[in-house]
Amino acid sequence: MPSPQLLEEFSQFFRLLSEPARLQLLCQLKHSGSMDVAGLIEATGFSQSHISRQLGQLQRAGLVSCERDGVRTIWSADNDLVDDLCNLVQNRLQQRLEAQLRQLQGV
Amino acid sequence: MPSPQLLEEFSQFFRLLSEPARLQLLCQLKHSGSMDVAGLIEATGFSQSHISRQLGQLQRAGLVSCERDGVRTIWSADNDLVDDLCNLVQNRLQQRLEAQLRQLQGV
DNA sequence: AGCTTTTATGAGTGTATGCGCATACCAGCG
DNA sequence: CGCTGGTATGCGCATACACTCATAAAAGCT
Repeated sequence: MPSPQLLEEFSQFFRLLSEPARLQLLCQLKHSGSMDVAGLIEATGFSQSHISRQLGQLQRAGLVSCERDGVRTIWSADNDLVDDLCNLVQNRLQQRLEAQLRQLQGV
Repeated sequence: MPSPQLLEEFSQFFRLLSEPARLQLLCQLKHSGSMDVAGLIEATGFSQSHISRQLGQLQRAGLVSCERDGVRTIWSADNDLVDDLCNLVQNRLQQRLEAQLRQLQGV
């Protein structure tokens, strides 16, 4: 059994990924390599302040990092953890749907 | 890039794990194999209604299942996905702390 | 120094949801 | 049938947080 503190850490981490906006920003950065905020606004349609806040949270968790290019800030995704997590979840979702399908088809 | 629908599915799934109470119930069931609600109340200190609701959510997601034993309901965790996810996250947390430690030690 | 552009943040609002209380439902037993 | 014990659910409260608007801070340009 994980300790209560560890459970709290886990849930805080999962909470970061529980928001579609944050997940979308992460995937966009992963997909495009690195982007500035204007690009993220263009790609997602979110407001500037919203993006800034979400990126701040992801940065504090070590999922994204930024480098300044003059007045611009270039953001990039930091590691493959989120990809791995999403792949595991996707496999699970797929298995579940296949199982439901088999059941519907009567074995 | 995952589709918006898939992102929504992912975030919904992560949201399930973003609540310490649910994560604790999952880990408890994983640890103990299977338990009835009385045991979960005893182990977690949560109210009966709260536990019932959280188990309902986990069941709809296919993470736990139940079998009735007369009036009692025996719950058990359904698969290893959550364990795998937690292990990945734990490794990441550990790496981050080690990196911070090295930085603090200068080199 | 101002002016412009880009990003971060304080304040406020609305919505979602965790959580408990009370209660309804449901299965077994007298 | 009523009674008892176990589980689900309607209701309400409190809180957390996503999201926006307005504004501040920072960096470059003239």
